Amino acid sequence: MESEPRRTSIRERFREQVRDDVKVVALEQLADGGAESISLNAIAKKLGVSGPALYRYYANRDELLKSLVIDAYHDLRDALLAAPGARDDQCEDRVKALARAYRSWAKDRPNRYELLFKPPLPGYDAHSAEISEAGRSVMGVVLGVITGRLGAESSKSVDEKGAGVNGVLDSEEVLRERRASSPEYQLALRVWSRLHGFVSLELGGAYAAMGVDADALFDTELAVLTVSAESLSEPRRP
Amino acid sequence: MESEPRRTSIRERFREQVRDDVKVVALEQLADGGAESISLNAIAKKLGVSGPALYRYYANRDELLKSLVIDAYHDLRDALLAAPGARDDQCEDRVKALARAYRSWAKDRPNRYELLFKPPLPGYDAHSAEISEAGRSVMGVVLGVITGRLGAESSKSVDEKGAGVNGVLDSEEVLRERRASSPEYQLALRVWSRLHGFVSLELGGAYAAMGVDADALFDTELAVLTVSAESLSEPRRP
DNA sequence: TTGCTTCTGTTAGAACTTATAACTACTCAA
DNA sequence: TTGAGTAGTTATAAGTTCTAACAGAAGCAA
Repeated sequence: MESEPRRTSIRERFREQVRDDVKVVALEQLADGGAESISLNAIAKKLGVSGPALYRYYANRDELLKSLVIDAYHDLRDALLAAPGARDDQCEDRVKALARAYRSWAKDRPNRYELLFKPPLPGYDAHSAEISEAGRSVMGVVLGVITGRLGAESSKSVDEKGAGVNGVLDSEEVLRERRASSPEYQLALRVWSRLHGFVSLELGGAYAAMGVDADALFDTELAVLTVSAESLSEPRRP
Repeated sequence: MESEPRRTSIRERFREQVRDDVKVVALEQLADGGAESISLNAIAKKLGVSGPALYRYYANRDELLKSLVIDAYHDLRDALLAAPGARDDQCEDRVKALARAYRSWAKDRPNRYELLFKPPLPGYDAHSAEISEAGRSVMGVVLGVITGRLGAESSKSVDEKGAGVNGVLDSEEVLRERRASSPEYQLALRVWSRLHGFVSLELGGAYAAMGVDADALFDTELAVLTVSAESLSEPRRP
């Protein structure tokens, strides 16, 4: 958090502190009650200040939510980066590691995960440049895992490496050089969409409601995920 | 809507009428503004009654939302049933038809689709028996399409056939006889989860934000969907 | 140190929301 | 015709977000 050489003024540091405090309480409310139950008023009360004080730190509720979404994206990205096996030699193993990490992250913080994909929430525009950027940084990691260009060193938070705003190392670079039309990019998107589909249904309780063993189902989907991934990235079969 | 032999009292029919009126206005609000902007107060105003009057018809806001969710599930189910090609001979064609119908339904009413999978919404329990039931009726159709047991006659709304509460014909029957552990069932779930993943990301604007051609991506995913579907339902390959 | 400026937090209040309570008036059925 | 149940009304409570106006402290510069 304090990688900067203390260039910030004492007031700015205080501001950041309070902004973080607000987010901490907001995450608590998010954890038990979902995004709807995040209330600036209640946060203020819990922080010991009264109501409108928080509007000095967040323009409105949506800005706070946006901030939470971006943080969550970055957190997810870091979790994927740190997945054991994300830098394996075998592509299949890398993808499996990614998938497991993705699912685990979501299951451990369901409300936070839902926050990410419930986007067109109240009024805040999901197409905010910052949110898109954060989303793309996750995509960068997915892409990096698939192409095996993650860079074996960094298995920790990207922020700690001081690698730019959301510099995802090689993968970010890949994002630029190979454009959206590249096969790897499309494959990454499809992997992501499948993972999201599975996890989303699981969190929504669909599997539970139908008496299905989600773990077993996930294993099956994992197998197909990697199979089709390989068959598509290296089209061997007729 | 009036398949019953007019056994209902005039008052009950009036009640149903008002409940429907409320839902109609609610759907309008849902269409422009999302689920958050559904307000009992505003609905009442638009209907010319004042505020608390609606509480005679819906216990609370969540009950209205629950009702909308169930309707949406049934609507989606009917759309899938009516998909041109859902009763084709080729399994691959059936699944493709299903997938296209699914995506179309969602894209035509994004907010309504999101309502379905935003489940753990405010306070209403997504695991309400009725909602689970409605969700399962969609699964029934997916399963029916995959197994080719839809019954060639009924391409129209299930309700119009008077086939029980959400009687999905053969597929509902299949749901009972072959349990959740059957390969077809798991395959149906995986197909559904992939469709949901794709559509969800698309509606969320992820593809647009990354400058990806969603149509092309969908076509690719469609191909893999059916390929892996076949390879799994009939494990031919070593 | 003095003084100015900027920032932070306060209270008051507007405009909403969901939801309940109490009361009136109507309709339906015996 | 009488009586029950229903439908609507207003008033009200307890929330929410967010603005406005103001008080006071903190930082900064001369």
